[in-house]
Amino acid sequence: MTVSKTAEKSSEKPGDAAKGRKDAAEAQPEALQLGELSEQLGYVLKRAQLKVFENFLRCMASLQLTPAQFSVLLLVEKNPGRNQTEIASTLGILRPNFVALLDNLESRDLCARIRSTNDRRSHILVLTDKGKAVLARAKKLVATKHEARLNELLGQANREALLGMLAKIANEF
Amino acid sequence: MTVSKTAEKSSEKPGDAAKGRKDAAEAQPEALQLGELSEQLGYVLKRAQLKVFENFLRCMASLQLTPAQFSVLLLVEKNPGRNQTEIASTLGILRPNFVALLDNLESRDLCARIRSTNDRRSHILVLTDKGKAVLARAKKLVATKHEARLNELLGQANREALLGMLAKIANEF
DNA sequence: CGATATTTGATATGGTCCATAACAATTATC
DNA sequence: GATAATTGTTATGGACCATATCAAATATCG
Repeated sequence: MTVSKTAEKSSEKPGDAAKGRKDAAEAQPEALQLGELSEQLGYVLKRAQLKVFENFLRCMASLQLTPAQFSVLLLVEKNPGRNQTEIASTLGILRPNFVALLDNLESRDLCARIRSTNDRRSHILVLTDKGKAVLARAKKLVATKHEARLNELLGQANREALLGMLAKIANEF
Repeated sequence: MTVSKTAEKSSEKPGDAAKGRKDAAEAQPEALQLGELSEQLGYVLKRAQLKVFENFLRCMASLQLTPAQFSVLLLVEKNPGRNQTEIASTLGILRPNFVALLDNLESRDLCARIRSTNDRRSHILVLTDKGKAVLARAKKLVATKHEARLNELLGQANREALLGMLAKIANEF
């Protein structure tokens, strides 16, 4: 539902913050009414998702990992010995689009493609030592900076309830 | 976090559904372990968002309205007399990208740009009669087919709690 | 066995959405 | 009245998503 990632660069310059205010009984043109929009699940869901991704990227800035890259590393670690098709399809990534993603991770020596001896068509995916180390650091960053922020905002119980409902939507809707 | 919109076209042809099963104590290669991925808010959030948008589009197929277009119509209806910049920025749409979106709605006679007499640079946005009628029908479809499905899945109370938490994330994260 | 179909990774390509720079017309500022 | 700022717009590039197609390898079946 709309909702871009742009920062709202306020046109207020630091010096003259009082310029926008009106003198007396004038119409104040600011602040549109969202109305029913704020009750639309899709709208709120998308805005929340953008904020979460944005924060994720900030937390991962030092490691230069996108959400997609992080999810690939996590899945390869948990499922060693799987090929590209299996990893990609589990994440909902189409095989053609997975190639460039892997090229990137492999060029940074975070994971490797290994020709399978059973089926010489497929590439078995594994994390390199550096990949494992980076993933470990990434997990710590996510836990301490990203998810911790959510617990602080929602509380542990609410955060788990939120996750459960979202999973239900993702799986049963 | 990854997660495309593709259908999981199961490679099982209707006739031979038993082909994937193993005979006895062989390794069953199906079903990867999601592991910590299912605890990552960003991952679940994105998957849920895609499902919700997908369902929204199905519900709106007869009216040919995307989530973004619907949100514009809603906002213009609630805030008549605003210009493009105001409507776009409230929705998080950048002005350049808003032009084509409006061109589309205007070409379908759902909304209209009117040169403001106060400031002849800006275009005041209003819904046409057809636009109001279409929006009314869209609201009904969303309420009866889209949001109703969610209430059925989560229950009224949970759905409201979900919306509240998402709004909190969207605004305070 | 051998012809045909299927699978895997890959390339090419097009679409959509998002973001920035730049421009003409108009208005605000000083 | 000169300069700066704003509005809508165009052009353009990037990121992501989706489909068709291909060569190599494998599976299937006559």
